[in-house]
Amino acid sequence: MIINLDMQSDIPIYTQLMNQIIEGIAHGDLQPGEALPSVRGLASDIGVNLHTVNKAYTMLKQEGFIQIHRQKGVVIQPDGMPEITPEYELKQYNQLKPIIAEAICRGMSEEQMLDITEQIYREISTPRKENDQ
Amino acid sequence: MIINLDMQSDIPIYTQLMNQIIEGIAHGDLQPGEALPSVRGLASDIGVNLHTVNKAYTMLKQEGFIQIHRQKGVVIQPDGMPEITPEYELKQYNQLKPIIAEAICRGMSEEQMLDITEQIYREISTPRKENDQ
Amino acid sequence: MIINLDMQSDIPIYTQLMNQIIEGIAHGDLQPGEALPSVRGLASDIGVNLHTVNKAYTMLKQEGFIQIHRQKGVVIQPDGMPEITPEYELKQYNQLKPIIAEAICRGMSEEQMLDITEQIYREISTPRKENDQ
Amino acid sequence: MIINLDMQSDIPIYTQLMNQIIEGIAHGDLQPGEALPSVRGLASDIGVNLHTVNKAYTMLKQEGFIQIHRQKGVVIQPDGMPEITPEYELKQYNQLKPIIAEAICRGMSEEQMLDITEQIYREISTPRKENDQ
DNA sequence: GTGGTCTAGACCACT
DNA sequence: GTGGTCTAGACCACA
Repeated sequence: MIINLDMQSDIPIYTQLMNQIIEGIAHGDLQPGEALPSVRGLASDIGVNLHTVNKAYTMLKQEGFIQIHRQKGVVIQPDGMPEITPEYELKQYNQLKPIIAEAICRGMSEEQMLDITEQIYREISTPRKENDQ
Repeated sequence: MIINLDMQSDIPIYTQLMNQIIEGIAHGDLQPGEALPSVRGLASDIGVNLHTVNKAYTMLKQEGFIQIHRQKGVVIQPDGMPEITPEYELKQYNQLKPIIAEAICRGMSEEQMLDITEQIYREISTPRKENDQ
Repeated sequence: MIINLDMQSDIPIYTQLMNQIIEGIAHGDLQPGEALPSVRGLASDIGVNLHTVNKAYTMLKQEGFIQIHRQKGVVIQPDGMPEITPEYELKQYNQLKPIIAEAICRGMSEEQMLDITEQIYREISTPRKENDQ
Repeated sequence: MIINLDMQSDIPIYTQLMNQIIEGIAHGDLQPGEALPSVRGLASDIGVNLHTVNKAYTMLKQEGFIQIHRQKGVVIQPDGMPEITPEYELKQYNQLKPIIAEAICRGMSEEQMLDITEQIYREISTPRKENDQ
């Protein structure tokens, strides 16, 4: 699992970390039950502050994507990923709305918009071959 | 044009303002060439500081959605909206990726994802009825 | 003499007006002694406020490019253009410095910089009328 | 790097700041990757409000001359300065045109004009001596 | 009356 | 301690 951070981005590093881990899960790089690096290990690996990694892990735990055990460390949620709740649907709606609105302003057709969405969906969800790693 | 701000949101007010104006344009509430309220007028209307409105207007101007005339005020870009540039496509990709990744994690099917996108696209792009004005 | 104003520019309209008149003189469109439109006439021609034209004329007069007579109206300075004073040289230096500094930052060679300057000089100074200079 | 502001000038302080930083880069005083003072530090050093410095930094960032790292501070763009784009060329043309037009009006010869340009170019681009640091 | 600029001072998010 | 955001209030240039 390769973490790719942009220190110049206006997106907080802990958010970038969360996104990359979620993408790793979606893509199949990170399997349920699989162990994640320790806070200290990951922090030194990617060269960021302990607190930053900790914040990302804590928020992922709150949302149910990972479990944090005192002894065993951090693992991808083995007991099923978070569900599609009404709260989540609302959050997703509010995230998508401004993106789609800008696309419409710029003249993007519904077909183009759906194509891009489909393309990204497939790009993420295509699992790696098992011998990839 | 009704502006609806959430002062408790972690999204900056000026960003919410930008999004609402872009959505207004996409939806047809704000027509190219149409005048927007003055910085001070809008600020007092929605109960925020004039600098906050100013920042939103300035950024919208930089992105090409509006024009700011010397002393004449602010108008929706009459000379054509911003285009779909490679930079925009990249930005949009980076915005959509984490949203779709989370959706996949939560078990949303490609079909569901496309349905939601299509639904939002149509909701926004549906122009207001002509007798609305 | 065609006046071409950009109402969206961040350059004040009176400054644009001044620049265009100075360019007109440099180019030979406006000959020394030649009459300029009245404040009212020009203002209505180009669709700007009386005060704006007045300010441009007043500043051009202060710098010695035009004369304003109560009865005869406005004429291009017939008694010789302003000189190259030390004050002017300093002003010009301060105007050019940031432009050239940015050019250097962007990797423009000295030769390119001089080429552009020469090209603009010739473009402006090419007189329309044969008896010019 | 010495910042020299004219509080009486009609040029906005943030613009003067931008110009001085760009000149510092062009002159080699500020090397790519080099750190700039923090917003608050510079503001108190030069006796202006932090928002004024912030505006200058933000605009320099937008134009690509500097990078603003999350919490690490501000550095001169290490990944290559902005290019000479068509937009930049047009901007430069529009900046130079009125300056050269006035020079022509005042009787400055093409040779003089080019000499001054060359002189400023060399003055700025002359790198500081290597033992300066 | 419009936007542009500047100040002073505050709170927050991030690392 | 860093930049990001917001507020309150002021003065100026422009038209």
